[in-house]
Amino acid sequence: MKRISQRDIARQLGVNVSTVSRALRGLDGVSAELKQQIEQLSEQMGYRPNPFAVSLRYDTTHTIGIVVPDVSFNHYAHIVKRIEAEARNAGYMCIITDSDEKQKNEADCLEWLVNMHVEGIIICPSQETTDFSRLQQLRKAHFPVVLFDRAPDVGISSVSINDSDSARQATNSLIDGGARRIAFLGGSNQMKQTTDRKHGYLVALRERGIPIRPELVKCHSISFNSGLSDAMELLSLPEPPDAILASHGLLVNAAMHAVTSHGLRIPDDVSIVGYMSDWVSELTTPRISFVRQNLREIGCKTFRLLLDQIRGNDNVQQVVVKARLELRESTR
Amino acid sequence: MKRISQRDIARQLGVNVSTVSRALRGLDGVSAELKQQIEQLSEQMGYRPNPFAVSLRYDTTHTIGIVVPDVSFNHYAHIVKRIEAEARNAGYMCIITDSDEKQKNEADCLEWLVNMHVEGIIICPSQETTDFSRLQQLRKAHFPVVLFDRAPDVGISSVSINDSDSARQATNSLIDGGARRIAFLGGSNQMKQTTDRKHGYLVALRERGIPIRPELVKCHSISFNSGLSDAMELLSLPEPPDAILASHGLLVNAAMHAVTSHGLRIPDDVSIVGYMSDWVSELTTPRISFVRQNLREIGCKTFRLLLDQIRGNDNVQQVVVKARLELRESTR
DNA sequence: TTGAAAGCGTTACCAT
DNA sequence: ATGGTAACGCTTTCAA
Repeated sequence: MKRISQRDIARQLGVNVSTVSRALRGLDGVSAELKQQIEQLSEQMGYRPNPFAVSLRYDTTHTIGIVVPDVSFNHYAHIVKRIEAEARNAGYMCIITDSDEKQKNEADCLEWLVNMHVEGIIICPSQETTDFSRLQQLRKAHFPVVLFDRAPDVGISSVSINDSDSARQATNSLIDGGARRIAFLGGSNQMKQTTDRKHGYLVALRERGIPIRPELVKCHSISFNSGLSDAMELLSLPEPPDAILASHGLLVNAAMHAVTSHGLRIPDDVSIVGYMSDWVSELTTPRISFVRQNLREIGCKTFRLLLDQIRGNDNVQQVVVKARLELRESTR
Repeated sequence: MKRISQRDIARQLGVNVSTVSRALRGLDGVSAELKQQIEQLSEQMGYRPNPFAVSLRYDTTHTIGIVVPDVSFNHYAHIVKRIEAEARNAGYMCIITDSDEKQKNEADCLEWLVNMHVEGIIICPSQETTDFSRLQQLRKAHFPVVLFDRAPDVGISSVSINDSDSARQATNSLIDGGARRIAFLGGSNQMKQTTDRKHGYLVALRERGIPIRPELVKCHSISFNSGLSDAMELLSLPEPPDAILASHGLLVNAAMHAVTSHGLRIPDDVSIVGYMSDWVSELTTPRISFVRQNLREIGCKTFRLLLDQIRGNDNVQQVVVKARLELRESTR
């Protein structure tokens, strides 16, 4: 797998590498005739510029790094796909890494990407992450970083949805359907996303004069098993909930599973609404009412924000993509 | 974002770069004292080796490329996640690209990866792809390439499942459940995966003495819409099928949708079985009987095969990961 | 119009 | 034990 370099072409033609370099990039200072010869031979020999040599020369890699908590989770897979498409369109390559929701992995990914001299990093922090100092340090050194999906207030540009408001809408719709004992199933309280969504939930309860019951709020970890045990506990309470708001796709699945395995019906006994992918909602019976997030838009805006920073705009911007409730059959 | 090089360290300490280089890599030829000084200063200044310089020097990048038809599709997302984990474990970085099931995109991805000097490529061809000459050409030049999931016979190592046999099992189970007019819903006939699965289906019918009805076989394209219109046509036949075998997750979804929108029940009127993710099957009502594929194993073995090639083993190996039918409630 | 040489950051080899 | 230098592939600047 011998690679052809400009030198090979130059040798073949008995000219200097610098001449070849100029010819191949269409700079002037090369006779039309020689230029043509060089182009033809380059084509014929299958010359490809060595991007590492170019990067070394310019200290520019045309590569960005992405860190997600779980590429195999739909939500992220769709966003990543969109980012990748946008990036490619802008001439950037993506290096995608997966933290598996672990803070330590995330730190490793981050260092790896920085070492790889990516020109910027797009990251959705793991659910364990509480320390953002490395990201802040990078930003301080004008290294481009954009957060998405989970966006704590750490002075870094981000793209997220209207977490609080969408949760408020969802809760209101449960109340409208007659629910009075509404449970909230969320991830860790360290995550601003969790507290924001919970905030919206609490606001709705307060606005509608529904008493807040601490035992109906379960915020532990984002995983099917954790969600399942929490949901099981909820349904085993002396006064079980008549509705559940779940703040993550896995928790929605867990809630459904718990409800049906308790022999209860959705929505007759327990309504369910949650944050999940549209097409997954389409598959369930009954279809779950959900907060629809525009993943294309999130991916697109996230990349745009990063590109902006790469091009020198250092302003911190918090972009909010509006998500809205879509009612299906899992609520009354 | 000034990057620290060995030269900076050398200057600071009044020594030569080559000494710094040796010290940092723990080679001998450096006094313990100086070594210690260099390490400390390097740490303090935040030195990171420039991978592009290293790559340029060695023509080795410790990077592999992955091309998938659709990262946002579960099946691929899970395999990619596994490949990424294996690769990281072996010190390799992944560049993941998405062909969006388009042959042209795929060719672009491929060239991009080759230009990036990845050390090997893992690829699942798009459903449009019929021309494998570029891959064969790369292999002839001893460039490592491994196919997965869709593995045509083109003399390139691959990892796939027992397509024909699993389809045979699935068909047999439908017959066991009393189905006699079994439809096959597949992707394009250009894909060996399609023809293999169809072959298994036909074998089962023949073995059990069930007449083969050409009008019950629909092999067009892998997409929800195409599957939906095919399934609709099937159900509108004078003698509609009493069972459907779908060869892709999207086609399973399409089949379900078509059946319910025809006011028919699963499995009472039409049984459904297909190739899909376990957890998606878990969500549907009734849960769809499916061919379980071990995605972790597929990812893992695929990377191993590539690593083998990178290390110089040029033998063509066709690895088959056994998939087996799991019965749920969508079949009788 | 073309050539020669320096430089990007690193490593390897040969001197000292 | 340490220094000097060439080389990887490419671009740029200056000289011819």
